Amino acid sequence: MTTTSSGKPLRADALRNRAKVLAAAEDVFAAQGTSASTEEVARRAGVGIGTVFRHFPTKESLLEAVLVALLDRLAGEARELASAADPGAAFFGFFARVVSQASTKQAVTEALAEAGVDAREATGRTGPDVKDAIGTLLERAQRAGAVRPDVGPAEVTALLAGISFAAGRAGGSDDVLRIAFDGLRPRDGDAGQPAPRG
Amino acid sequence: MTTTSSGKPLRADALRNRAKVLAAAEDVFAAQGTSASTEEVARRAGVGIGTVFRHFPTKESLLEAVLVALLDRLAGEARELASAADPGAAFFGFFARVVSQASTKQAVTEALAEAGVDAREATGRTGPDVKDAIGTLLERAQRAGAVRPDVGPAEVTALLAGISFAAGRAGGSDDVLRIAFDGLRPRDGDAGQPAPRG
DNA sequence: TCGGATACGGAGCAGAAACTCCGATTGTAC
DNA sequence: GTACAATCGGAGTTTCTGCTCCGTATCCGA
Repeated sequence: MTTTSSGKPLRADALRNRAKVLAAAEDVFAAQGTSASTEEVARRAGVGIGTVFRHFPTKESLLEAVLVALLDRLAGEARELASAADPGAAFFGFFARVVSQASTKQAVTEALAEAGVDAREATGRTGPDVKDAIGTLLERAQRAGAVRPDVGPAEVTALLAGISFAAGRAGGSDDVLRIAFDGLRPRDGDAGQPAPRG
Repeated sequence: MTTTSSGKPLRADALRNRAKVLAAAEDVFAAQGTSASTEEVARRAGVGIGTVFRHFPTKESLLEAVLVALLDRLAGEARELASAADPGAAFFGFFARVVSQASTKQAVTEALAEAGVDAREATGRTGPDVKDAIGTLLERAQRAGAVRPDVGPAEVTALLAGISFAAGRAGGSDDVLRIAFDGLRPRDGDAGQPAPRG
């Protein structure tokens, strides 16, 4: 990503501008959704439109870069939490954090939805990355008895996208989140708090 | 809706064309999402663009008419089920049916999302209508002990929109639906089947 | 049947947004 | 410091889409 297609390293200003564009795009798409114009991104980044299109030859490629960055960050958060003391709290905390982000950042929901469209990823590696990180979080929570054993990363990611969508539109995101959490917990006896048993 | 703004009844061909346009719009928006062009709708309906815009002076108004029709139909289904013998099955059946529709019709999700944006409805009556119908369904299921008592129509509608969104993108909609259902059921003892007790 | 009102069709207009092109500018190797 | 290549900026091009306008066709009451 820091070299041109012909292999040469990018010039210093080019590198700087690329970062500015990416950051601006993230802001703009978060605030206005992915239908925001490329010109708006350029304005926010303080560069010309030509510069935006040189770094990202298509609006779609810009969007993809933003989503990849977002998903990478989420994956990072998930990996950090993977070694937490309380696996159940880690899992549900991550879930809640993502949903709360999504309620102000439209792009998060779209990123998750895109990550959910598995198998055929033009994106390449990042879809799986998040799913892997979530998978680890999920597996540990399941081993600790905090999450029902019969769900996989795919379902959790899809649910995450759905609840994020709901949170972004309707007001009572906390209540919806509570329903989802209860649906994710095991059904018998030791349900209430994430407490390992056995 | 069958008269002009000046109160006179519509001419026969006008009435016919209006119906054709509405049906075509439903098809097109369902298949391609709400960003489909008005011209596409006109083509599908077999009329000129001018005709579309005479009946629906704005694309937004056309879209609204489609969503209203969709929501009205859903509300109707919900009302029919309101007198079913098994309130729990009625509620969950309705939920599942809507989600399954949404997986092929993008417009359903958007309609639900719009219905969720409560209080400030330019749409007027239909938002509340569905919510009322869902509310009845919900209340009966709750009284029968099939659904937890601490959720309201607003949360259910939001959840419905979210799960529909997830179903439309990811593949495993059945699993996600199962999680949502379990989250909606009461947590203690007599949870499993919708069996009234007391 | 006939006349006037109503509705139709689609060319054309206006605005927006993605993308291109090239003269001006800036970074960097020597 | 200089020269050349890489990069920048933004006016301009293209394409698309919502919407208007008006000559033509259709309906319907008398």
